[in-house]
Amino acid sequence: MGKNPRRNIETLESTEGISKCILKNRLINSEEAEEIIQAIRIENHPKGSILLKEGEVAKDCYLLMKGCVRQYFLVDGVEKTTFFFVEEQGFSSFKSAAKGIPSDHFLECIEDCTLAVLSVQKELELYQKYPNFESLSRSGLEDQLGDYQEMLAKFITSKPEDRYLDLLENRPELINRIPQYQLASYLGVSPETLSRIRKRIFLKK
Amino acid sequence: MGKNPRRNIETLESTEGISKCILKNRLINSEEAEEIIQAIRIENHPKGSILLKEGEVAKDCYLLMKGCVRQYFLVDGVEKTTFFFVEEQGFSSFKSAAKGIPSDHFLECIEDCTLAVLSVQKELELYQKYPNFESLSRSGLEDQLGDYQEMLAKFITSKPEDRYLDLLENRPELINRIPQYQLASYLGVSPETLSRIRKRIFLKK
DNA sequence: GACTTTCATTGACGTTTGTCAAGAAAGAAA
DNA sequence: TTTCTTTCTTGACAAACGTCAATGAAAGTC
Repeated sequence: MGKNPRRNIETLESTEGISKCILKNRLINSEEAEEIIQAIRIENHPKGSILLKEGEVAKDCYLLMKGCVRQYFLVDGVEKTTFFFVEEQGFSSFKSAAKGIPSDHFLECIEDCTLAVLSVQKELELYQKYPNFESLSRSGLEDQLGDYQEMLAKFITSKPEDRYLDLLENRPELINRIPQYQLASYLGVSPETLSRIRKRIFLKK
Repeated sequence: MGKNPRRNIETLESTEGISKCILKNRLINSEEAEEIIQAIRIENHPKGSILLKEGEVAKDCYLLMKGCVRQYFLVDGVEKTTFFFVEEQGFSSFKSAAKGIPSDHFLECIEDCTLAVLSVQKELELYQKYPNFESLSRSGLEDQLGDYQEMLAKFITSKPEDRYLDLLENRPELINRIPQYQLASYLGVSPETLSRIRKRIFLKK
């Protein structure tokens, strides 16, 4: 737990990946993409390392290229998982990064991760220089906001068992990748309850 | 229910309000603000009117100047409230508006409302013309995303009673403005349970 | 004022969940 | 393999929640 990240020596393949990802969007031409890629650093973090601690100010935003990152809160000494980021997802601790305030949560790599990292400062510079890049970002933010609206709505309107079934249907890969006690926390129930929910579902079939 | 919106004849005061709101941000100069305000229409909607129905494609984004708007889903014939927007909040059904897909929820004015309305199409034009306006929007989206991250996290990590206490502390105005059965739905419990939670809290004091 | 409608409260009862504790299963390390 | 650690499962019991039904209170309508 909490080992230091090792810088990747062979970043070529990764850089190619992110280049493709950025160029997919037609707003960005190859010249602009070039400078954006220059600003991005590729980092490899082993399983168990912490990207951001509670109390720290977030300085970077991430694009996850390989692995899985968990967002969690520490409430009365208990870890409460609130999100899992997986491949091709971009994320940042917006509240902390945008306002420069300490983060209220942790970001942990729960698998060996390869991340494209862009500093918030550099990001703002690129926005100034390339309005198209800001358009790309705004559009992405709108998508993410739509996702969050949907997730919050689902969480409010459904029961734990429904949420697990929803997970089975919409993000089945998570169920095999992630320890059950973390999934339970993410569903808002205790590990024991998730175990019983799984049993109930199994018996119904 | 569902009456047509009446156009406000006296929009002067409202327009002044939104002008101030936009100019507060230093990125926008008065010339830019002028054109943005031109594109905005002020609408008055009486209590009970529906801004957006399930199945419709959202074409507008809103800035709420007076009143309260409720977002809800219809699940098995039951209304499930997922959000309340109040004064000075900007909002849109992002998923529907950004992707042009039918909305999965309703937006209802639960009080007489005054709204600044901007069409998504016009919004995109203004972004093209004024990168600063897009910056303003991106920044606002980041704030909102931060809020949603926080709300989702709170919902996952807390119990209904905690959520009600949280509401009492952070949004006390909602409790007096909003019917209890809608609040209950928003907290993810039945009206009966909210009634009992209130009783429990009252007895503890 | 009398009536209707809507909303909030309360009781009863079955279901679900949290917690504590014990044991089984699966992985990791020696 | 054996040992150790972590994770998952199961049981028991109390607390919380959902549902159904009845009662009260408040607001709107005629």
